Amino acid sequence: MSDRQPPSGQGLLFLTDEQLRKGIEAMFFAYRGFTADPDRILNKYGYGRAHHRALHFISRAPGTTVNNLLSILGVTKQSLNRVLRTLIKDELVESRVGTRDKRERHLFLTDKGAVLEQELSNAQRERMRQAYREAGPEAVQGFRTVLEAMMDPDLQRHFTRMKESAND
Amino acid sequence: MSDRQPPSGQGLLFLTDEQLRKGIEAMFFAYRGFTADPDRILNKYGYGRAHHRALHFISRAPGTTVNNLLSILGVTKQSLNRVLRTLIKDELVESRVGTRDKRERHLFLTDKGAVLEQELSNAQRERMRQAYREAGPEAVQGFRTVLEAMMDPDLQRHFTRMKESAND
DNA sequence: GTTTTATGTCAGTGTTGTTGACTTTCCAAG
DNA sequence: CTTGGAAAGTCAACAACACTGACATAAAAC
Repeated sequence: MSDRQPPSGQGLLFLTDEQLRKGIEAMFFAYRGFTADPDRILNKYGYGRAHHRALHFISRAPGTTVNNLLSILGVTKQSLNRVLRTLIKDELVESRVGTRDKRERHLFLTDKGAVLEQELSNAQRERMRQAYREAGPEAVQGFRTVLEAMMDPDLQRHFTRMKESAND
Repeated sequence: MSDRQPPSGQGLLFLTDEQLRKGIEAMFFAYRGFTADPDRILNKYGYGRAHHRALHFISRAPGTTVNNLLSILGVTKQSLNRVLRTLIKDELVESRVGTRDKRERHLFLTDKGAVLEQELSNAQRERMRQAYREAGPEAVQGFRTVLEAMMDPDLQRHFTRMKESAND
């Protein structure tokens, strides 16, 4: 959009390959920490990360369709279906035929599903809260800004849409 | 951007579950973007993310031992060995018997390995550079701070050690 | 000389992703 | 009303990458 001449003064960014590499490694190690707690919990119940992701986004947008979920998660329907099947079988997720369009399935968490989602969510939020606390408010703002800029444009669209739907 | 809970005073953080959830989702989507470019390149050559990680850390610390690499990557030796075997067979990595301790193997990139590492590294750095540019210098600082706080303590140790080894 | 460490290997298993082919259901346009 | 195509689900096969467990070898450490 705006030109590449960085805003004058302190806006000038001198980015050495070394600094960028630090960012890359920080991202790698942080993501490991980020998923560590939920992974432990999931393991307890015999589920994996894919189940967590499904639970998360169904919890976030109850009644979402399978197709919508597919585009958010960015996997094939076969891959998602395998996960959904077990979640439905285990009565964590309910699949309701659409009223307007009966081909669509709307997905909801059952009470049991909501309990697990909460357990996972609490653990991950606690980690995030701790990190935010250590880093301070300005750092949090910067964190979010950089992450958003790192997303693929269409994923950013998903993210932004959800951001609007629940006032930030 | 509109802060719902104005941070009263200065260091006090009011963190709603919603704000934390945004952070969690941002992390999820950003990581996808973060790995997208290298994944495409790796796919071209028939390698995967595990190969990328090995190449990265061998490039970062030439002569590192297998055991050291294991503790950085946090996988089993069987898992790492499968990756290293193909990299050595394809002459991207060289394994030299240790001089001081002949049980150890020291790992180095060959010229060919360095070329691929560069290709991967350049793509990922370009993404990171772009994100940093869009976000601005203060955001970059915050980004790094939060990520560091999110790591597991022992991973943070690895990260910090590497940070020192090449002055940040 | 026994034990421990570092590395490598074989075999089996599980999760999560992929393609490709096929069916059923159902909306909507001709 | 027929038909084209979208949405959803299923089956089969396969690959990447993680895991466990067992075992082998060489060399350092005690």
